[in-house]
Amino acid sequence: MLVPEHFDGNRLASNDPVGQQLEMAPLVSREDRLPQSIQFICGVDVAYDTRSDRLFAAAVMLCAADLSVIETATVETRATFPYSPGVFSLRELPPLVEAVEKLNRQPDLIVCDGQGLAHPRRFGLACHLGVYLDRATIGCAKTRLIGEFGPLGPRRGDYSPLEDANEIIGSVLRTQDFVRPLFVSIGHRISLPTARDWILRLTPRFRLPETTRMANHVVNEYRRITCSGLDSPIR
DNA sequence: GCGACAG
DNA sequence: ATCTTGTCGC
Repeated sequence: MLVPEHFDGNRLASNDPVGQQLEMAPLVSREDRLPQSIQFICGVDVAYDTRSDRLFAAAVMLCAADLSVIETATVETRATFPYSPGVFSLRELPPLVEAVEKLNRQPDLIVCDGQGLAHPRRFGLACHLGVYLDRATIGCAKTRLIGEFGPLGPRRGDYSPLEDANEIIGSVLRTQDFVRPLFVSIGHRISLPTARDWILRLTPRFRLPETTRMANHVVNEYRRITCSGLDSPIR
């Protein structure tokens, strides 16, 4: 499991993923500690190859002002863990870190395709990536992992608190009128209201943030080109 | 034991 | 996540 460089002793006492998540969870900052002026926002996504364990990741940099794509980075690795809810970052974190570090510029904010604090141990993919890179991150998932929520209004901007164990762990946010809501939560160095604001700014027209839409497009295109051919170059 | 379960 | 066939609408 990837441990942040600035972690005390740079090592974890636990050897299992769950124990390590519990150890790193306290490192998450739930306050706004992001740059005064946000210029570059990064979106990340991963795609898989059905016939092998090949895995593809992409990091796409958008200009915060007009949401245009200004840079992309891709990476191919191999899946080393099967998908398992709760320890998802074990699978996608390594390639995502690689992709983000390939970018020429450092993003002011990273939007993840998965949960942040809205996680059994309050340490979803967005928290892990944020703490590891020591960068502001938002968890923005399409479906729920844990937590309960009441009904929310039908219009864009309407939201309802996502709660678990008497704690608000995120927001169920409607990003377009009459469309299924998204599950927004703190990743790192950002408050929940600010996270919601950014997700709304990133969804001027579609349900999903432009960051994830673009990252999704880039990574799928990358996989298509890489895997084109009757037989994969790699078994 | 049974159902839930980010991507 | 990925696959798949068809359908609706701009």
